[in-house]
Amino acid sequence: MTDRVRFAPSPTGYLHVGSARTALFNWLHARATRGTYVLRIEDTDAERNRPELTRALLDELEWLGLDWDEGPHFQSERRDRHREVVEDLLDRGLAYLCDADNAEVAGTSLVDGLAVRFRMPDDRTVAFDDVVRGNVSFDTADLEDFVVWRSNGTPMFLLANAVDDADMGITHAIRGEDLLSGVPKVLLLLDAIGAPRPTYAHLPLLVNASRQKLSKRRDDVAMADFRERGYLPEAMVNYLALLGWGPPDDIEVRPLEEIVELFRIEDVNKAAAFFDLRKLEHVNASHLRGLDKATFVERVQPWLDEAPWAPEAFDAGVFDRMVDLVQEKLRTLADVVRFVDFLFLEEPADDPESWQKVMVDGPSAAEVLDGAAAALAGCPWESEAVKDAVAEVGEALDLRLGKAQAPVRVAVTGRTVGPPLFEAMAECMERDEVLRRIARARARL
RNA sequence: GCCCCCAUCGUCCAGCGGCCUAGGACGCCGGCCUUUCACGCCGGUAACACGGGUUCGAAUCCCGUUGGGGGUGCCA
Repeated sequence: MTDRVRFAPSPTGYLHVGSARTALFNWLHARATRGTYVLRIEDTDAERNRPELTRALLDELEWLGLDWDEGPHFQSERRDRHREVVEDLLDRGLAYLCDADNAEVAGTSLVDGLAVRFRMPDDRTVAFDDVVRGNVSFDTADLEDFVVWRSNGTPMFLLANAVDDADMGITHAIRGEDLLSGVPKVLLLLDAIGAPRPTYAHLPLLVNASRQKLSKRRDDVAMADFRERGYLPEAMVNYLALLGWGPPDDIEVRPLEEIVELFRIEDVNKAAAFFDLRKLEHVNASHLRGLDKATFVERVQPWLDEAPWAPEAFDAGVFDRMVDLVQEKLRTLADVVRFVDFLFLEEPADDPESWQKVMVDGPSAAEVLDGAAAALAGCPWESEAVKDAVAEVGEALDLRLGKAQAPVRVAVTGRTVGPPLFEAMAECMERDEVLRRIARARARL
């Protein structure tokens, strides 16, 4: 029999990066073992049983490329089966009715308005072998009776989860460590209904800088936000795979298909992992550079469409001439705008830091601009000539080209950072416009 | 409080009793290249939490301590 795993998110309206990591590891295990990856929506809580919340979840999973083989199954549609199990538990005295004050109420079948609690057996040790954590054991003396059926007639998570895993033939439950302490209750439930226990694998938690579980309130956790900020799905998934797992050959940046070949759930480590945005950026930049030109242009298009310049000001031909120079420097797709905006904006804004660094604190800004204005007015409008012109101005002032081009760059583009300057000016801009910007900057010194 | 889990560079991962004077990556620092730079190349910085065992030998096994985290809902 092949392995059957499942990702069973609660529809909260967005995909949490921690959940995405769980989904990814389940998906990887299924693909690596040629097993089956089942998607199940745990919407037993009435508030979460709304189609749009699930839709948002599925959108992000699809974006990441984590396709499922079966489902999505909806827990809310399995109410009758859950009820049947609870009735059986009640009938066999393994669970009991209880009122709002948690007081036991006599009876062996469901009653409207009353909840049902599972009766915790006395002094038993419940142990299991977790694929990543090894042997874990709990004493039932430390556990309380727990609710399996709400007074409003809906099943509780633990019950639905246990029953569904059993009914769906789930062989491996791969999920976050935050669910570890719930295992003994699920195991007892499974034993009670005579179902086999799945193998558990509890993944280390993803934590923030203060080493606490990533939370919606204080951390950036919505996958959609990363997408909007210009992260590539292949980079996202690559980085996530590196949290709690590492390739045996130490090659970290690589396509998912390769990770599938190398992934083994038993290699996952136990310690919590810090979600490091810096490293994510590095992985993203690497994948970005690896894109072929056509794909890169396609990916970056949405950001160009939303850019601050007037739509008619955009010149695809100009952009095309700059693409290669820009692609290798971006860390996120969103960065593209800052790299080329000066080409399409009437009056690119001056970046205050750049202005301070070069025009105020830097050497001979006024002289450079005056010299450049004169030299560029007469030289051939071609990148080599433009470069030579600026280089000469620098030499006269005893400045290396790197220093000499800085004021010109800030005057023309508004920033110290950007694509190669002389190519951009000569190949993408009119001489008059360049001169106008230099004059404008000179006047503001 | 009680229960459970965890503990190698700042961070992520490697190491599963000798190959470790602990390796790779991100970051950081320095240099090179150079038309800035978020590319590339070279070099550097930096860790086995602590204390006991076990063993000829421990980052690796055991126990304890300390530290951290998770759980403890008629949420999932």
